[in-house]
Amino acid sequence: MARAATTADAFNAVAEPLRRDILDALADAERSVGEVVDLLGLGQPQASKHLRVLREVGLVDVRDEGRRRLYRTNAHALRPIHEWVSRYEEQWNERFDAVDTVLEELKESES
Amino acid sequence: MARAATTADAFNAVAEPLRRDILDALADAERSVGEVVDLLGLGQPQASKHLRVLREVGLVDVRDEGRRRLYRTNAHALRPIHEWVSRYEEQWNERFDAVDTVLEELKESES
DNA sequence: TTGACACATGCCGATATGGGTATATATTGA
DNA sequence: TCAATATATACCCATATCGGCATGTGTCAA
Repeated sequence: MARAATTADAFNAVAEPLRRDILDALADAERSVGEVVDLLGLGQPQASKHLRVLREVGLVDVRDEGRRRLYRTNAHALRPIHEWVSRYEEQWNERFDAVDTVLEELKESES
Repeated sequence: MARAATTADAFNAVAEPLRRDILDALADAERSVGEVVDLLGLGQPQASKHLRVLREVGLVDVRDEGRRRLYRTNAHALRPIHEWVSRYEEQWNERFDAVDTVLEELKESES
């Protein structure tokens, strides 16, 4: 059998560091491909391809403006990730970190 | 140049659906490899390999008990993901969803 | 219409991936 | 010591991935 498709969902799209950088760059403002290229120092096809993946997963929206194409992050598509990860959140919260701290201090005072 | 290493961080480890399932299975209780195999219906080597990836990224802790090996989810390693995703959280919150709703209704009433 | 720009795609090479089968390694019990 | 059990590894296959180069496609301006 073969490898599982990996560019199919938000989890995979976001697994690539460059794509996270791109999302960060498009989070606050609409930008053209060229701007992304300059901003992150990528090759133009490289940028286009990553943007394609992000688009297919719904992580970015596109808008045509003349011969430029303006991309913008669509955070909604990150929700599934947030929801999945949040289920584990209580395991590292302040409450629990506080316990950790106490344990650390105990360990300290023992030595 | 080559493909980027993908089993190197939590983002990538978690990109594989089966590994999320494994983490979910190990979140509430320590389990042996065999139990994971039975629980998720995996091949034994398959399970061992995914557990290896999770271990290398720190997403699971291991403990030897006789000839069995007990794994358990370590949610702390999910923190980087949570932190990154959370920066986008406000963009899908109720407040904003409310705005979306209004816009939707406007669009509706136009047609 | 033609040329310049902005972007998307096709193709290739090197490599990493996930699954399967077979085998090594370690621990327990007889 | 030897068989059985529990995991981990090695190896192979089919395929997906990322990056780079070359080229297609669409848009503007003269």
